[in-house]
Amino acid sequence: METELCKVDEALSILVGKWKPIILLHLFNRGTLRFSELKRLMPDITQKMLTKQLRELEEEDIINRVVYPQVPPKVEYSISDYGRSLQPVLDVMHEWGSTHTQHMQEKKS
Amino acid sequence: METELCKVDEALSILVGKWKPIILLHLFNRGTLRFSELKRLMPDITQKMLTKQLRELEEEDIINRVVYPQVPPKVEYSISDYGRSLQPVLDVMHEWGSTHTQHMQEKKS
DNA sequence: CCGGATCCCCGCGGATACTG
DNA sequence: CAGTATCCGCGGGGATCCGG
Repeated sequence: METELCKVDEALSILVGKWKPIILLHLFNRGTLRFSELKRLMPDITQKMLTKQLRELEEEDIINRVVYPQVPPKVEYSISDYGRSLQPVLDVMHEWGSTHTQHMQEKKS
Repeated sequence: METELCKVDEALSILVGKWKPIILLHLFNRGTLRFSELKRLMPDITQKMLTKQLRELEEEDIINRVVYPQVPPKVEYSISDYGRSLQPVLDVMHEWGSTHTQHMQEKKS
């Protein structure tokens, strides 16, 4: 097996998920955010999905989840130190995606 | 809508597909390859899936597909000029994926 | 040699309602 | 406020067989 050297799939396994990139974008931009703040930033996501995507990112050590034991509940999310290593990856993908959008528009004309 | 500026999903839409990264890796490494050669390099993929993934990559202008009208058939695949713009993206993802593999191993210990 | 056509399974993601 | 619990549709991906 030589082709097991393709580690692109490892990166994909972290990033794939309908809302993960946008969640990471918000956390990178704004630092720490509460659950309800994230929800407000993404009106179309359901609570279930937001919870699920956050849990998966937490499981991979990409984000921190801090629960404040109080009433009403308060939970804050932020990019972990390890998660910050994803920054260049997201940057490159975002940049390529932008040019790709252009490429597709030119294709139509 | 400010968050429509997240173009990471555009890149993902091209790369997501169980066999796409590995297919691209082979084509980047070896240049032009026939269908049967790709199949041989990926013993576990079915013909149907190989065909499908290649068609999708072709649809996005990432790869070239050249058919030689002869018997027996001969079809060659290669990275398109536009597809080469993906190189840095794949590089960064591959690199991050490698360190991530390490990260997971340390986690177990 | 290079596919297309069919059938099937499974997990992602959405809708909705309920709780401490 | 920040989640569970349940139900369900859809599409990705595999197995298998057929065709030029």
